[in-house]
Amino acid sequence: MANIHDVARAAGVSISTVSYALSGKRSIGEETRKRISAAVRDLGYRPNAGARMLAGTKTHIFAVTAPLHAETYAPAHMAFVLAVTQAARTHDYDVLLLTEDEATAGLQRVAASRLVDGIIVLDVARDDERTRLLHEIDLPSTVIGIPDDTEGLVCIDLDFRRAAELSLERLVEHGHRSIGMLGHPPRVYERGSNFPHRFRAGFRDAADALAVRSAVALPGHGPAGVRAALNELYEQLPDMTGLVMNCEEPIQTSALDELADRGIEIPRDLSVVSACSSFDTSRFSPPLDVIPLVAADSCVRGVELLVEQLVSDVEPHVELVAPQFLDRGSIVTPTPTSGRN
Amino acid sequence: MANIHDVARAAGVSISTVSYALSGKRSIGEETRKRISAAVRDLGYRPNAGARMLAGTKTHIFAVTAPLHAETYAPAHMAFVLAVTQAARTHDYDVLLLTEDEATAGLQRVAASRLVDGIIVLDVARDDERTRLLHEIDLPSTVIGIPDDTEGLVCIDLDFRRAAELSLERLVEHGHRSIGMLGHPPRVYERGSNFPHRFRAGFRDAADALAVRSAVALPGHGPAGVRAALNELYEQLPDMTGLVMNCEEPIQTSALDELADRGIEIPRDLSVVSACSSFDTSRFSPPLDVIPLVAADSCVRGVELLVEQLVSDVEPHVELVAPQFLDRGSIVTPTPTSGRN
DNA sequence: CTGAAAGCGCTTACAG
DNA sequence: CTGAAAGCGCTTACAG
Repeated sequence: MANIHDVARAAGVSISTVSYALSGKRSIGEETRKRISAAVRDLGYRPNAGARMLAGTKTHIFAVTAPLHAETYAPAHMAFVLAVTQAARTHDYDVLLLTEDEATAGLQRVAASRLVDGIIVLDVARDDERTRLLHEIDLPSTVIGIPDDTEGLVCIDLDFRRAAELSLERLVEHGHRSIGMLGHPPRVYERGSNFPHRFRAGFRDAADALAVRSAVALPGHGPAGVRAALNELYEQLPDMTGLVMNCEEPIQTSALDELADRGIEIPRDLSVVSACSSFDTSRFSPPLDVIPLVAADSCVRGVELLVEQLVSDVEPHVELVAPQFLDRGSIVTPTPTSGRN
Repeated sequence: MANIHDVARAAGVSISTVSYALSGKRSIGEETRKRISAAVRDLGYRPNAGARMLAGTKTHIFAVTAPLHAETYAPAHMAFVLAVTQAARTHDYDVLLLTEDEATAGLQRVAASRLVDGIIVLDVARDDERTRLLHEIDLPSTVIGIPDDTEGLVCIDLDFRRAAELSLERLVEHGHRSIGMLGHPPRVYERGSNFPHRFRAGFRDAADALAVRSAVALPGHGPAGVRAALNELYEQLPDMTGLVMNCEEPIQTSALDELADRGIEIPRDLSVVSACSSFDTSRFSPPLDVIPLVAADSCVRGVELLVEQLVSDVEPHVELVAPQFLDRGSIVTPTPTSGRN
């Protein structure tokens, strides 16, 4: 494997010139630069990662701490891991994966051994021991998601509260006054995930502010659990004409099946919004209006915020990504016959 | 951050003694070892990762190349990434994640820069450019999954062919002579995933060898696609009394729903096996006999094979993990009324 | 059982 | 615009 001396020899320059030519940290003569490029290409030279870490100030590796536990919804989670990894690559960073079984120990290990330049925290809980550890660790970090206590942290996420509000606004604009919310299974709220709480709180607050009748139901396990939750909504809101779903794909699919079975037609009898969904709702039947949860949005910016911390001070703060509403025709103005269950 | 000199000074020894004490590569006096341990603990010392890579022969990092593309079934895939990461940690290895958009370029990059000591290939296709690249790269590697051409590779995976055979054997032992297989959607076979082909081929060969009537149907999209596939099976095998499902959870769930809708009771009217499933079939109604696909099995051994290559020559070979059959009561002896559709 | 020292392959002041 | 050299923090023969 060629090293920097081989390149320098082949190009007829010193190793420092090779190093500067590759890093671009000082200007190099046109002729010289060409010879170096040619030598690098011919020899297939890549700087040795260990030497680069040791001599330089950067390792060019970020740690991504992701629980990946059984409770997480895999497709959404994988999208975030993927988005972070791809975003990091655009900054010439590789990603080291730290899993739950080693969450805090792993962070301490990679920090103390200077293996990584920064940390991305994924799937943060409302009260998360990893965020506590970040204060003690001498490394920049970005949290994707908003824990309850954000002091001293750089956090970014979709604005779930605003997404709930936006969903309701759209329904209210069309004249809906009785609106239900189908949420995640109860255990999702219990285990302390941050975003379902934020969405639900946003829904309740917006319903109050908009003075609409509202109810929230959380589905139990399987299609039967979804059916029970829909029953609950129609019980509490016999005149329900609008439904906001903030839950994973299998539950939304079950809900649509169940509504169809009951002869409730969307949007004629019920206007529906799929909120903060990381999957494609355009292939549902019918296609649903959606506020998409785009992993890349938060992750690209999150990685950017991490890279910024490497070169300058970034004040701890929370950044919220504005939700976008995609109209697919699943909201209409309710008619006198709407809402019959 | 404390370095090895700080530890040596605190313990009153030379840095080489500290290094040897930590690596265990030569014996250290009882007294000395204690003083060094104490100093390490007091100072919170961790060897600098870059220095360790540069001076030593190992980086203590493995690359995991995982497509993570839209077509992969996320829950199963995530389980494998997690299992590899955890297995690597037991050997004091961290895992660097390489994604599809950079599959071969990433492998070349980490190999040439000596960032990693070895490579784990996940979700290998029958014809995969990554396996071709492995031959050119001067790094040990293990492939989880069996591509068509395994020459020069160390591969490990569940024995999908044997799993298909075992499923049929169980059904045949109970007296079934007309057995259908519900597979993955056609695009899964088309895109070249390795294991669905192996299972289907195993199913066909075993059906021939056991001289049972058999048919294979692949579901289209959604519940309607599953329904059509079941129709196809009952058309080709009007007397079908046994069903082997080798597909992901949503499809199996749909199939069970559809069978229930038709009044086909399991196992009374149809004996069912869920084969090579990475999800829990004990919560299905009814619970299904299953040959589980356990990510940890292949990954623990796969990482072990990679670690072995670091210290000695390992001949290229294919290792197959023997499938286990879990009986949950979804296979019974067919009665004269069984199989009525 | 332990130490002094070379060397891994870079980056980056320092110097011109 | 370019070069000579120190130094990053380890590991590992070499020596005793």
